Parts: sequence; structure tokens; C-alpha cells
Amino acid sequence: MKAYKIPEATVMRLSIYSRYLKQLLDENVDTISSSEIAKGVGVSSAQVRKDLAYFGEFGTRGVGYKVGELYGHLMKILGLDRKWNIAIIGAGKLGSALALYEGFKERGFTVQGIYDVNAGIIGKELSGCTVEPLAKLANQIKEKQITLGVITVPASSAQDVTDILVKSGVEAILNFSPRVLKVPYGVVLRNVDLSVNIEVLSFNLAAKIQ
Amino acid sequence: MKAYKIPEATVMRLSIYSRYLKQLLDENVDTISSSEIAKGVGVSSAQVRKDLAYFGEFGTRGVGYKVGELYGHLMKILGLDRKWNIAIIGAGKLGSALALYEGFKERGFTVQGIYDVNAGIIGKELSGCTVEPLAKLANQIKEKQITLGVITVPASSAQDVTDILVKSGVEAILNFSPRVLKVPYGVVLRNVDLSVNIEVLSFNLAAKIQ
DNA sequence: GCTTTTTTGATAATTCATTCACATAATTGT
DNA sequence: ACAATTATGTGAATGAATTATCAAAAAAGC
Repeated sequence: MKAYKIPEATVMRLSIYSRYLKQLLDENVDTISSSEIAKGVGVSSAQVRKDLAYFGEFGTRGVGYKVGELYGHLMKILGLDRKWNIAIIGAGKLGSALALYEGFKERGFTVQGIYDVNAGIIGKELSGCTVEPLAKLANQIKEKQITLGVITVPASSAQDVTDILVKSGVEAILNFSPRVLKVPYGVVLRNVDLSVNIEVLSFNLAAKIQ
Repeated sequence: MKAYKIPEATVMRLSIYSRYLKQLLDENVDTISSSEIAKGVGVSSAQVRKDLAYFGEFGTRGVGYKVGELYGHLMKILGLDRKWNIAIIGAGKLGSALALYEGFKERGFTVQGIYDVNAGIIGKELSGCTVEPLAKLANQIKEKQITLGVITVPASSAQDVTDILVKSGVEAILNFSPRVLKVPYGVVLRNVDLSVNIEVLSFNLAAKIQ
């Protein structure tokens, strides 16, 4: 039962399910029920089934899901059955951390380039990539077929970097800067705000203490 | 009009509003309307007003909001009118990046300790903090009155670290490891999953291409 | 082969979040 | 003083997401 609009929360959970299934696969688990998945990742079993139902019927009634099979379906749905070339713009602490992050590599995201304006950083080696000057970004996006840009520059230059990425044909942007970015229709944008996360905790703490 | 349960999405937006207001404050803007805030952060003006309405009436009809005043209210609501002592557990790339992250410091989060088990990292300096062995964590949480723990260790040791944090009296945990953590009722837990974010992009890219 | 058990997939009910629409209040201009 | 304008605060309407429920299908037990 394919539906047009998939809730973002569903997609996020699919990513989590898939990682959990990978773990089960490594443990040679053959079959699993929606309620076991649910327990493993901390949601309800109805939620698991509902999420999967957006994309088809993957289980067998009375039995459950074949781990390997479901894992394959999820990887395909998430677009992780292929390699993605990514560029990281901003080789500060966060950019470097992401460049070295194993989690990306494991799931098929290859860091093809890291860029910065800071002369002190340019030329450094980071996981088989040399930090290049920002001026080279536009050309290398095309040369290296980079489809995904990760922005870890300060807020003040985030929009400029975005414009370069978009103009050079990048199709998706993961933005770690605390700035609302404008992208044309068709470019996928996702914002990750580290400050917001800790401030939600602070809010909850403050509310608890009152 | 104070309400009991505040949507998490509202709290996240309040954090974003507050940062935008700080910027306006630095630019000496005196007054602002909900629709200007909305435009600045990329939401609807009704959303801004509704979010604020959970906590009281901060504006003047026909006029808008005093920037400084609203900023003050938001900082208080978010619990950012005080200092929070935090500990970072896991001094790998991500932990180090977070330790050096200015965004935390600016908003009143002081890194009081960084911990790791890796002998090669222990003793290193990171923004005025020496990386300490994990064994010291429990005692230092009490000594340094740390209320907030940031977990950047691998998934395999995340629950162990959580248990130490909880037992030592930490009240909130920001978890960057891809593991579902168990905490007792009363401890605030928030998960940040970097992989999930890039995989949502991958999903959208894959869906677009089809 | 029939009954019982299990677990999916789908629909309905419920809860939660966002948007709409407008009365109300403040200000400005005449 | 009064009309016109602006922009808040809020209840109602809408929309979205989650949870509950249960018929249908597969398997296991007898």
C-alpha cells in the first residue's frame, strides 16, 4: 500500500529499524516480530507495522519478518543500496569529526572532499582527504559527482556556501549551522541544531526543578 | 495561559526564536512582530504566537514584542538564565568537537569534565579541561555538581556510562550514541542521531530520483 | 483435518499539532 | 475625538500522527 506523503518521523524510524536489523543480522537472527523490533528500538509494535505499511507488505502473518529480507527492503527504501558522494564544507572541529565519523562510511556515504577558507587548516589530512580551499568546491562537486553537501561553517557564511553548493548541482544539504537557509525548490535541506538539543534538555530540567 | 504539557516541537522553536532575538538584540532592534520573527526563522506567525501563548502574554496588540523583554522571557523559560555544569563522556572526535563547541559556552553550558577509557587520550587538554579516566566520573559528578551528561562513546558502552551517570545523580542526558538507553523515571533523556539525519536526506534523494 | 495460537495488515478512534479567522487592544493620523 | 491601521491572543477548524482494535492468514498442536 504505497502512499504519497511519508511522515518524516517514519523515515527517521526506518533508519533506526534498519540499524537494529543489521545488528540482528550480524547475530544470525533469522526471523523477528514487530513487537520485538519495537522493544529493541523503543517504540510501539503498531508503530513499526504502520511505518512499514507505507511501503508494502514485508511480513508473514503469524510469523513475523525475515531479518535479512526486511533489512534489504529498508536499505532500498532509504536509498542506502547505493553509494553517495558527500562534501563537507567547514573543516573546524565539527567538520573534522564528521569527516572521520565511521557511521557515514558504514552506510555508504563517502567523503569526497573537505573544504575550508582557513589557510591554517587547508592541506591537512582527514581520513584520506586533504582539506581543500573553498574556491575549489564548485569544480570538484562536478568532477567528483558530489550530490550531498554537509555544512559545518559558521552561520555568517552558511548561505554563501549553500549558494555555491546549489549552483554546482548538489541535490541535498545537511546543515549544521544555526541559520535558516534558502534553497530553491527541488533541493533537499535538513537542519541539525546541536544547541537546540541541549536547550530542550535545559528546558526539561528547569521545568522539573520548579 | 499556562498549559501543562508543552509540545517538544514548541520547545525546539523557542530555542530558535531566542537565538534569533539575541541576534536582533545585538543589532539594537527594539521591537518585532510575530510575523517578522516567523520570517526570520522560517515558520508561520500563528505558530510563533501559539508557541508563546503556552507561557503567557508577552506582546502588545498593534505593536509587537519588545526584543529584549521577549528574549529575557524565553531564556528564563528555557532554563538558560543560569549556568549548567556538563560532563562529556567519550573524548573521541565528536566528544572533542562538542567540548570545544562555542555554542554551548555562549548559552551557559560549562564543560566541567571530559572522560574516556582510552589511555592515549587521557591527559589531553581540551578547552581548559583535561581528559580524565572514566573511573573518576562518578566522584567528579558530585564534586563538580554536574547535572547534565553528554554521551559520545560507542554504542557498546553507552548503557554502562548511562548507569554511572544516573547512579551519580545526573538529571539529564544527551545521547549521541546509536543505542536505545534505559534511564529511570525522572531522568531526562534526549537522543541525537547523526546517521539518521543523513539517511533522511538519502531517502528524499532516492525518492526524488525515482 | 480441525482448533488454537500467533502475528500481520488495515481500519477506526484518538490524541496531538498546526493553521485559520477574528475579536480585542494599542497606536497613528486627521 | 474618531476613524483607520496594525498586530496580538485565542477558540475553532483542520490536518497529521499515533494508538487501539480486530479480521485474516499462517503455523503449530492434537
